[in-house]
Amino acid sequence: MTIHLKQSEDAAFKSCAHDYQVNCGNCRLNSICLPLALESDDIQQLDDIIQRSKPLQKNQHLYRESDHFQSVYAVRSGTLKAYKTTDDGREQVTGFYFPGEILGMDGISNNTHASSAKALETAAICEIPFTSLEKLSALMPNLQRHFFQLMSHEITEDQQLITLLSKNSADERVAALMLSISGRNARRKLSATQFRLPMSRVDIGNYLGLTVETVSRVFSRMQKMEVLRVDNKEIEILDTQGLKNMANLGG
Amino acid sequence: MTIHLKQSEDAAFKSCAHDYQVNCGNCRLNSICLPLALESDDIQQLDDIIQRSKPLQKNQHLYRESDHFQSVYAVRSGTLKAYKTTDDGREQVTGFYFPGEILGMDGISNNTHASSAKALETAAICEIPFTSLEKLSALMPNLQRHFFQLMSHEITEDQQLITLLSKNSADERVAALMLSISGRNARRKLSATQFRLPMSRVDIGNYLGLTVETVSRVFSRMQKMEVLRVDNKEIEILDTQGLKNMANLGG
DNA sequence: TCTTCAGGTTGATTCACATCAAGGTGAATT
DNA sequence: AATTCACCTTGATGTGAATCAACCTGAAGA
Repeated sequence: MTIHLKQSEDAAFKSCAHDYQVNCGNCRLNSICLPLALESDDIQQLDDIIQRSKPLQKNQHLYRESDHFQSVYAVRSGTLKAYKTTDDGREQVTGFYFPGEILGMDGISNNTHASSAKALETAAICEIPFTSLEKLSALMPNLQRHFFQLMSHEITEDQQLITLLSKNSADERVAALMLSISGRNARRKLSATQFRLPMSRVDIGNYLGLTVETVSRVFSRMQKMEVLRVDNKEIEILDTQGLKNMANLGG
Repeated sequence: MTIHLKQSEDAAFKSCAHDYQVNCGNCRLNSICLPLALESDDIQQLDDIIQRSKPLQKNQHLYRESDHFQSVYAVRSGTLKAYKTTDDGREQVTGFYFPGEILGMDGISNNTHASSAKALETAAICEIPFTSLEKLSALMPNLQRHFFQLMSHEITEDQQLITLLSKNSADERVAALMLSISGRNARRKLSATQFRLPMSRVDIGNYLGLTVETVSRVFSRMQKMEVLRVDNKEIEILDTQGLKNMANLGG
């Protein structure tokens, strides 16, 4: 089972590497990543400013906190985590980024990245130089609108997380994360009920403000309740409604 | 003491009401609110799209969650809180907004406000219709850049709060909020060490993921440690360095 | 003046999660 | 096949903040 999914990931990655010069027009993520009502000419212009470099290996950084900000990034394959390092050296994971999602926008305000981003597994990335994006946005109202919306979306997501951290129990937090990942998979036409977690328990705990031990116990509990089947990083949602009830959010 | 500060607030407000047709060019907050390297002609254009309506009374809403999104808002005087209502009816305060700060940007992503905003005291507001802002942004690179930065700043602020909620103790959270308010006062050339909290203990607790009782106890503790003098909503910071140590952030 | 009520404080008790401690598992290395 | 190491799980115990409860304070209204 584990092996099966690994293979499919590798296959997906190979097709990307092979398609090294994919462009936005033919990228299968474009409906998620840049759902612009664009003329093909517009897409071409956008495509021209985007840089596709060689894939990031697991644990490689895309950028680090306090790096000079130059670009935002779209994930084409793989997963990344964004995190801040607190002054006493601890980490705070601020987000996970899946294919089709954009990261790096927190660097705009200071011309300095406010967080670090590293690959949780091999990842292909599209780099979008920000000054070019700004210029193009001024010419293409749809694009400008889209980026305002993307940033606004990041704000609402962060506010969701704030609420989660401040109001919800360990069970609810983990349930909410599983539902979030499930939903993001569905958006990419992957299974909403079966998937492999790209991140460790430590990262999950860190993101949700919990310790590893607590995360582990929650998974055990969910398994006992037959809401989830957990096999290491392999997750199967057995009872979506049960999970939603458990998350206690918008059910 | 309390009376003294109330008077100065009222005075500030009256000068606003009197200056009903203040414009961005002569607004004393413009260096904070819209620190654009603008030609006066640009300022005039921006000013033309901004609407100044009659002040909000205490507890009045500026907008509500799920209202149709049309504008973002700048605070000219007074304070507002933004909050979300969870499905089980509880509130999560997501931010406090002081004069010179912009709110409402979380509505852009869905054309629907993702939170509600209400006045914590009488407040004067500048309304900035978003479609006009978009059009103007396309023409004025500085303005476009500035709004990207504002939104990015909101993201980094939210991420700060996420870290605070997930990693810091009650003492640290309250200390961090006091320092934040102090800093925002300083930005407006007000005292960094003496101010009146516009929000209740309940709101503070709600924002910081704590109960009222805990907030109250933290204030008592800080007072005993002679870091703060607390007289109801009147705050005096007695030992800024002590407070910073207590916050345990960037000390 | 008395009452009411919202907002705040303080103390006693409880509880969810952290911490500490010990093992388990499986992939990579030798 | 044995060793190592990162990652995960489970159990026992401790603790910071929530909860429950009582009371205080001051403004608003009768």
